[in-house]
Amino acid sequence: MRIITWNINSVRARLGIVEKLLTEYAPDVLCLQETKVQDHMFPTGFFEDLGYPHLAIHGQKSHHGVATASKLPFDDSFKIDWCGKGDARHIAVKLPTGQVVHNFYVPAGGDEPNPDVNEKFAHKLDFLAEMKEWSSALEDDCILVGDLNIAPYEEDVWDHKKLLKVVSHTPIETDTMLELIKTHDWVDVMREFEPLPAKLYSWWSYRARDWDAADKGRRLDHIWLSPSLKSAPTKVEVLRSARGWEKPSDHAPVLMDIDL
DNA sequence: ATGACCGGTCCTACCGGA
Repeated sequence: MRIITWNINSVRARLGIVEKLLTEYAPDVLCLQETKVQDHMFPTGFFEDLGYPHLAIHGQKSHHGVATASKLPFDDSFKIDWCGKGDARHIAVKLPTGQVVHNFYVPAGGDEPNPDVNEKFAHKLDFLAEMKEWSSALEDDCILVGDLNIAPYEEDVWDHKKLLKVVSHTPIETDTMLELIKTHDWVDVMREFEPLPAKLYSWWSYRARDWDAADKGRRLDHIWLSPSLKSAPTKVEVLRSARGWEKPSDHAPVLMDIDL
Protein backbone atom coordinates (compact mmCIF):
# COMPACT_ATOMS: atom_id res chain seq x y z
CA MET A 1 0.00 0.00 0.00
CA ARG A 2 1.41 3.37 -1.04
CA ILE A 3 0.05 6.53 0.57
CA ILE A 4 1.12 10.05 -0.40
CA THR A 5 0.21 13.27 1.41
CA TRP A 6 0.58 16.63 -0.32
CA ASN A 7 -0.42 20.21 0.39
CA ILE A 8 -1.27 21.10 -3.19
CA ASN A 9 -2.06 24.85 -2.79
CA SER A 10 -5.17 24.71 -5.03
CA VAL A 11 -5.96 21.42 -6.70
CA ARG A 12 -7.46 23.09 -9.78
CA ALA A 13 -4.29 25.11 -10.38
CA ARG A 14 -2.11 21.96 -10.08
CA LEU A 15 -3.76 19.36 -12.29
CA GLY A 16 -0.55 19.08 -14.31
CA ILE A 17 1.66 18.12 -11.40
CA VAL A 18 -1.03 15.99 -9.74
CA GLU A 19 -1.16 13.93 -12.93
CA LYS A 20 2.64 13.73 -12.93
CA LEU A 21 2.66 12.49 -9.32
CA LEU A 22 -0.07 9.90 -9.90
CA THR A 23 1.59 8.66 -13.09
CA GLU A 24 5.16 8.53 -11.79
CA TYR A 25 4.54 7.34 -8.22
CA ALA A 26 1.18 5.52 -8.51
CA PRO A 27 0.04 5.85 -4.90
CA ASP A 28 -2.94 3.75 -3.85
CA VAL A 29 -4.18 6.66 -1.73
CA LEU A 30 -3.47 10.37 -2.23
CA CYS A 31 -4.28 12.81 0.58
CA LEU A 32 -4.42 16.46 -0.47
CA GLN A 33 -4.61 19.63 1.61
CA GLU A 34 -5.42 23.23 0.64
CA THR A 35 -7.57 22.09 -2.27
CA LYS A 36 -9.26 25.55 -2.21
CA VAL A 37 -12.42 24.39 -3.94
CA GLN A 38 -16.03 23.72 -3.04
CA ASP A 39 -17.11 20.09 -3.32
CA HIS A 40 -19.41 20.66 -6.30
CA MET A 41 -16.51 22.18 -8.26
CA PHE A 42 -13.93 19.51 -7.36
CA PRO A 43 -12.29 17.94 -10.47
CA THR A 44 -13.71 14.46 -9.83
CA GLY A 45 -13.59 13.47 -13.52
CA PHE A 46 -9.87 14.19 -13.65
CA PHE A 47 -9.21 11.75 -10.80
CA GLU A 48 -11.57 9.14 -12.23
CA ASP A 49 -9.78 9.28 -15.58
CA LEU A 50 -6.44 8.66 -13.85
CA GLY A 51 -7.74 5.61 -11.99
CA TYR A 52 -8.82 7.22 -8.72
CA PRO A 53 -12.63 7.02 -8.77
CA HIS A 54 -13.00 6.79 -4.99
CA LEU A 55 -12.97 10.27 -3.49
CA ALA A 56 -13.64 11.64 -0.04
CA ILE A 57 -13.69 15.42 -0.26
CA HIS A 58 -14.25 18.16 2.27
CA GLY A 59 -13.86 21.56 0.69
CA GLN A 60 -14.93 25.17 0.98
CA LYS A 61 -14.59 28.28 -1.15
CA SER A 62 -11.15 29.89 -1.53
CA HIS A 63 -9.33 28.50 1.48
CA HIS A 64 -8.35 25.27 3.21
CA GLY A 65 -10.04 22.07 2.00
CA VAL A 66 -8.89 18.44 2.06
CA ALA A 67 -9.46 15.48 -0.23
CA THR A 68 -8.50 11.82 -0.21
CA ALA A 69 -8.43 9.96 -3.54
CA SER A 70 -8.07 6.19 -3.84
CA LYS A 71 -7.76 3.44 -6.41
CA LEU A 72 -9.74 1.10 -4.15
CA PRO A 73 -13.10 1.79 -2.53
CA PHE A 74 -13.21 2.96 1.08
CA ASP A 75 -15.28 1.13 3.66
CA ASP A 76 -16.37 4.44 5.18
CA SER A 77 -15.53 8.14 5.30
CA PHE A 78 -16.28 10.92 7.78
CA LYS A 79 -15.36 14.47 8.73
CA ILE A 80 -14.70 16.09 12.07
CA ASP A 81 -15.63 19.76 12.56
CA TRP A 82 -12.72 21.07 14.64
CA CYS A 83 -13.34 24.05 16.93
CA GLY A 84 -16.95 24.19 15.71
CA LYS A 85 -15.97 26.57 12.93
CA GLY A 86 -17.45 24.61 10.04
CA ASP A 87 -14.22 24.91 8.04
CA ALA A 88 -12.74 22.13 5.92
CA ARG A 89 -9.67 20.82 7.70
CA HIS A 90 -10.21 17.06 8.07
CA ILE A 91 -11.44 14.02 6.19
CA ALA A 92 -11.06 10.41 7.27
CA VAL A 93 -11.42 7.20 5.28
CA LYS A 94 -11.48 3.59 6.40
CA LEU A 95 -9.35 1.38 4.16
CA PRO A 96 -10.57 -2.08 3.07
CA THR A 97 -7.75 -3.47 5.26
CA GLY A 98 -9.33 -1.82 8.31
CA GLN A 99 -7.03 1.09 9.08
CA VAL A 100 -8.40 4.64 9.24
CA VAL A 101 -6.50 7.37 7.37
CA HIS A 102 -7.02 10.83 8.87
CA ASN A 103 -6.13 13.67 6.51
CA PHE A 104 -5.51 16.99 8.34
CA TYR A 105 -4.94 20.62 7.51
CA VAL A 106 -4.04 22.32 10.79
CA PRO A 107 -4.47 26.14 10.91
CA ALA A 108 -1.35 28.04 9.87
CA GLY A 109 -1.70 30.50 12.74
CA GLY A 110 -1.00 33.90 11.18
CA ASP A 111 2.07 36.03 11.84
CA GLU A 112 2.14 36.93 15.52
CA PRO A 113 2.68 34.00 17.92
CA ASN A 114 0.51 35.51 20.64
CA PRO A 115 -3.03 34.15 21.12
CA ASP A 116 -4.09 37.32 22.99
CA VAL A 117 -3.60 39.56 19.97
CA ASN A 118 -3.80 37.07 17.08
CA GLU A 119 -7.04 35.14 16.64
CA LYS A 120 -5.47 32.83 14.08
CA PHE A 121 -2.78 31.74 16.52
CA ALA A 122 -5.42 31.24 19.22
CA HIS A 123 -7.37 29.08 16.75
CA LYS A 124 -4.26 27.02 16.02
CA LEU A 125 -3.70 26.38 19.74
CA ASP A 126 -7.39 25.55 20.25
CA PHE A 127 -7.25 23.16 17.30
CA LEU A 128 -4.22 21.38 18.77
CA ALA A 129 -5.93 21.14 22.16
CA GLU A 130 -8.93 19.46 20.52
CA MET A 131 -6.61 17.13 18.64
CA LYS A 132 -4.97 16.10 21.93
CA GLU A 133 -8.33 15.29 23.49
CA TRP A 134 -9.43 13.35 20.40
CA SER A 135 -6.11 11.51 20.08
CA SER A 136 -6.14 10.45 23.74
CA ALA A 137 -9.30 8.40 23.13
CA LEU A 138 -8.45 7.21 19.62
CA GLU A 139 -8.70 3.57 18.56
CA ASP A 140 -5.62 1.71 17.30
CA ASP A 141 -4.68 1.15 13.64
CA CYS A 142 -4.80 4.80 12.61
CA ILE A 143 -2.72 6.65 10.05
CA LEU A 144 -2.58 10.44 10.49
CA VAL A 145 -1.23 12.51 7.61
CA GLY A 146 -1.28 16.07 6.46
CA ASP A 147 -0.05 19.62 6.74
CA LEU A 148 0.21 20.06 10.50
CA ASN A 149 1.92 23.45 10.11
CA ILE A 150 4.45 22.78 12.88
CA ALA A 151 8.10 21.81 12.52
CA PRO A 152 8.68 20.15 15.90
CA TYR A 153 12.44 19.52 16.10
CA GLU A 154 15.47 21.79 15.70
CA GLU A 155 16.46 19.77 12.64
CA ASP A 156 13.00 20.28 11.10
CA VAL A 157 13.92 23.89 10.22
CA TRP A 158 16.84 25.44 8.43
CA ASP A 159 17.79 27.63 11.41
CA HIS A 160 16.36 26.79 14.81
CA LYS A 161 17.44 29.98 16.59
CA LYS A 162 16.19 32.27 13.83
CA LEU A 163 12.78 30.58 13.82
CA LEU A 164 12.06 30.39 17.54
CA LYS A 165 9.72 33.39 17.27
CA VAL A 166 8.34 32.45 13.86
CA VAL A 167 4.93 30.76 13.79
CA SER A 168 5.38 27.02 13.02
CA HIS A 169 8.45 26.62 15.24
CA THR A 170 7.69 28.55 18.47
CA PRO A 171 8.15 26.62 21.75
CA ILE A 172 4.40 26.63 22.54
CA GLU A 173 3.72 24.98 19.18
CA THR A 174 6.58 22.48 19.24
CA ASP A 175 5.92 21.54 22.89
CA THR A 176 2.21 21.06 22.15
CA MET A 177 2.99 18.87 19.15
CA LEU A 178 5.24 16.63 21.26
CA GLU A 179 2.46 16.39 23.86
CA LEU A 180 0.02 15.48 21.10
CA ILE A 181 2.36 12.74 19.90
CA LYS A 182 2.49 11.31 23.44
CA THR A 183 -1.32 11.10 23.75
CA HIS A 184 -1.39 8.15 21.31
CA ASP A 185 2.32 7.24 21.23
CA TRP A 186 2.19 8.25 17.58
CA VAL A 187 5.09 7.01 15.47
CA ASP A 188 6.65 9.88 13.50
CA VAL A 189 7.61 7.68 10.56
CA MET A 190 9.44 10.39 8.62
CA ARG A 191 11.92 10.46 11.51
CA GLU A 192 12.05 6.66 11.69
CA PHE A 193 13.41 6.65 8.14
CA GLU A 194 15.46 9.87 8.41
CA PRO A 195 16.49 9.95 12.08
CA LEU A 196 17.62 13.02 13.96
CA PRO A 197 19.91 14.92 13.73
CA ALA A 198 19.58 14.86 9.92
CA LYS A 199 17.83 17.91 8.53
CA LEU A 200 14.47 17.12 6.93
CA TYR A 201 12.03 19.55 5.31
CA SER A 202 8.80 19.35 3.30
CA TRP A 203 8.10 23.04 2.63
CA TRP A 204 10.10 25.82 1.00
CA SER A 205 8.76 29.36 0.60
CA TYR A 206 7.86 30.70 -2.82
CA ARG A 207 9.67 33.89 -1.88
CA ALA A 208 13.20 32.52 -1.91
CA ARG A 209 14.98 33.31 -5.17
CA ASP A 210 16.44 29.80 -5.35
CA TRP A 211 14.60 27.53 -2.94
CA ASP A 212 16.80 24.54 -3.70
CA ALA A 213 20.16 26.26 -3.23
CA ALA A 214 19.04 28.36 -0.26
CA ASP A 215 17.29 25.32 1.26
CA LYS A 216 15.53 27.37 3.93
CA GLY A 217 12.93 24.71 4.52
CA ARG A 218 10.69 23.47 7.29
CA ARG A 219 9.10 20.06 7.99
CA LEU A 220 5.45 21.03 8.18
CA ASP A 221 3.96 17.90 6.62
CA HIS A 222 3.78 14.69 8.61
CA ILE A 223 2.86 11.02 8.60
CA TRP A 224 2.11 9.47 11.98
CA LEU A 225 1.13 5.88 12.76
CA SER A 226 -0.58 4.16 15.65
CA PRO A 227 1.93 2.09 17.67
CA SER A 228 0.39 -1.14 16.28
CA LEU A 229 1.60 -0.12 12.80
CA LYS A 230 5.12 0.87 13.86
CA SER A 231 6.90 -1.92 11.97
CA ALA A 232 4.59 -1.86 8.92
CA PRO A 233 6.16 0.86 6.73
CA THR A 234 8.90 -0.17 4.28
CA LYS A 235 9.70 3.22 2.78
CA VAL A 236 9.11 6.87 3.72
CA GLU A 237 10.41 9.71 1.61
CA VAL A 238 9.93 13.43 0.98
CA LEU A 239 9.58 13.82 -2.80
CA ARG A 240 11.71 16.92 -2.86
CA SER A 241 12.03 16.95 -6.65
CA ALA A 242 8.31 17.77 -6.93
CA ARG A 243 9.03 21.18 -5.38
CA GLY A 244 10.96 21.91 -8.58
CA TRP A 245 8.28 20.77 -11.02
CA GLU A 246 6.56 23.27 -13.27
CA LYS A 247 4.09 25.53 -11.43
CA PRO A 248 4.81 23.82 -8.10
CA SER A 249 3.14 23.81 -4.75
CA ASP A 250 5.35 25.25 -2.01
CA HIS A 251 5.04 21.87 -0.25
CA ALA A 252 6.64 18.62 -1.40
CA PRO A 253 4.67 15.36 -1.27
CA VAL A 254 5.55 12.83 1.41
CA LEU A 255 5.38 9.17 0.37
CA MET A 256 4.97 6.07 2.53
CA ASP A 257 4.93 2.41 1.48
CA ILE A 258 3.33 0.27 4.16
CA ASP A 259 2.45 -3.42 4.52
CA LEU A 260 -1.16 -3.61 5.66
C1' DA B 1 13.36 37.43 7.59
C1' DT B 2 10.47 33.26 4.19
C1' DG B 3 11.94 38.41 2.32
C1' DA B 4 9.12 40.28 -1.99
C1' DC B 5 5.67 34.95 -4.34
C1' DC B 6 1.38 32.30 -4.93
C1' DG B 7 -4.07 31.28 -5.80
C1' DG B 8 -8.77 32.69 -5.24
C1' DT B 9 -12.20 35.99 -5.24
C1' DC B 10 -17.13 39.76 -3.55
C1' DC B 11 -11.77 40.07 -9.55
C1' DT B 12 -7.48 44.80 -11.44
C1' DA B 13 -6.80 44.83 -4.40
C1' DC B 14 -6.72 42.21 -0.79
C1' DC B 15 -6.68 38.03 2.09
C1' DG B 16 -4.39 33.87 3.60
C1' DG B 17 -0.51 31.32 3.26
C1' DA B 18 3.65 30.21 7.25
